[in-house]
Amino acid sequence: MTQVDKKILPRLDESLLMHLPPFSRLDRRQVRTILDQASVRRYAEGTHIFDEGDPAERFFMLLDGYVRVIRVTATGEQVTALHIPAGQLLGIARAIGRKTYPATAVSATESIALSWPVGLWDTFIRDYDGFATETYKTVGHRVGEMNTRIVELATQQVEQRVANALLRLINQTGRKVDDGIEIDFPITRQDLSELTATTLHTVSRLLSAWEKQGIVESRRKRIKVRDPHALVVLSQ
Amino acid sequence: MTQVDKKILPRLDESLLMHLPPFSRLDRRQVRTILDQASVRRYAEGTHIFDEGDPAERFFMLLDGYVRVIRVTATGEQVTALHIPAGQLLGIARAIGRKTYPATAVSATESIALSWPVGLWDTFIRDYDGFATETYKTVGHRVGEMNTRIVELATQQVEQRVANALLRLINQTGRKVDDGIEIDFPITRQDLSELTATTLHTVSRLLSAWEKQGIVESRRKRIKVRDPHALVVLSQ
DNA sequence: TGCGGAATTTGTGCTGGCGCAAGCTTTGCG
DNA sequence: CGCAAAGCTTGCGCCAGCACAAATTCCGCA
Repeated sequence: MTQVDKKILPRLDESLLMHLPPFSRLDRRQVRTILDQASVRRYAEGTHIFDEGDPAERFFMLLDGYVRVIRVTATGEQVTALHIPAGQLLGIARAIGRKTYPATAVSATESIALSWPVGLWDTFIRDYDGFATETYKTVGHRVGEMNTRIVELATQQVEQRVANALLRLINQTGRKVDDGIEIDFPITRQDLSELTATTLHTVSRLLSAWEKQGIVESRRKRIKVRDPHALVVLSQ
Repeated sequence: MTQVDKKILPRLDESLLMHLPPFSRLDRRQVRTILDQASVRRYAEGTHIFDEGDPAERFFMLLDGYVRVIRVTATGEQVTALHIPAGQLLGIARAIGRKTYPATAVSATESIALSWPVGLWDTFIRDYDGFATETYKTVGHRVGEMNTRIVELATQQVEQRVANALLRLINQTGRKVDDGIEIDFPITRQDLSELTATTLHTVSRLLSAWEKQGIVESRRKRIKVRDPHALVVLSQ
């Protein structure tokens, strides 16, 4: 993040988008047009930005915050598919030829996102150089992540999965602090268990054990990794 | 499948492609051009068509047979990601902005595929009406499948997963026979276990039990489902 | 037609991690 | 400032499914 004032006002500046990959090859005038067509919205923590199965009427660019993408099973269990940090596109069902959203997006922190009606999608793809390429890269990256999750779920023990999940979280959304790296948004044991297909009890036990070994440090909804290398070893 | 002679000769006919979704909106002349640029190849059962990590130099259209998409872990275990039936595109790393193949493709039966150098990809997308749309639909469909697999792995018992896997296989690649639906390619207990993240032993036990109940019938490398509804019940 | 390897079946014991339950801590809010 | 709700920890018992092992059947091939 460059130095953008945290208080984002309805008056949008071009610099908001110009440094983000999907828009970085565009000139100021093009970005202006894009911004003029956008809606901005602030989402309180825990807000459903869209739900699985809803008609995909808009697509989004997350400007600030973190979003959790989840699926809910017939029996009500939740499975977290992935976390999306600020600066990424979101709700791009259209990019994969879908008319409805394939999963639910919930803000993990207070978040701010731009959005456009899906009707503009084809225009963006056609008229804006680099938008298509960057979008498909994002899709590819997420496909890769999903693939990795499948392999992990299929072959690894719970302890390794939790270690891997933590490592991925600090890589993607970690914030360097004095004596370690902290996950940059509130995350509960329950959340971690939904991410690793286990129970909050098991996650709690693992974190307690790791805390005793000095590998992590955690408070309510906050996890700090003090020794990432030890986690790498645990994750094999 | 329409009536296409099983013995496919190097002389390619336009009708091979004209009825397949990615090419169905094209005229005869366009399909001719596409065919003239294609290579055909026959793959014996078990052939690696491409491997994970290889530079994505070509993309493929599977004309006959079935292909298994697998990933191999650091410790040598295999996980099957999905099965691709004839008539679908394959190795379309480029569609998701990747320079290398994200997984390994192995022919599950003797197979025949056309392929083109990846340099033609952009041409296809730009010049051929419907190609882009259909391709992204395919990607979307596969993303949906992967999502489903993640949710299944995360929340279901082994028995339910195996039941679901069988149901999916007969839906996608089933062949109606006199007293049931048979999976149209050779599949071992080991294969099924790699698809459901369990061991071949457990799969064997489950199939034996189901056979006693008259739900399935199986011989070596062949599985026939006699009572799909019973499987649906088992899979919840 | 008989051999050898691959695929499959089946038995037995063990254990990782879940279900259940109870109690503790932190935080937000009236 | 105190209470309720949300989040977290911990103990205990149990069982689904794995590991290990061994026998059996199937199939291609010489």
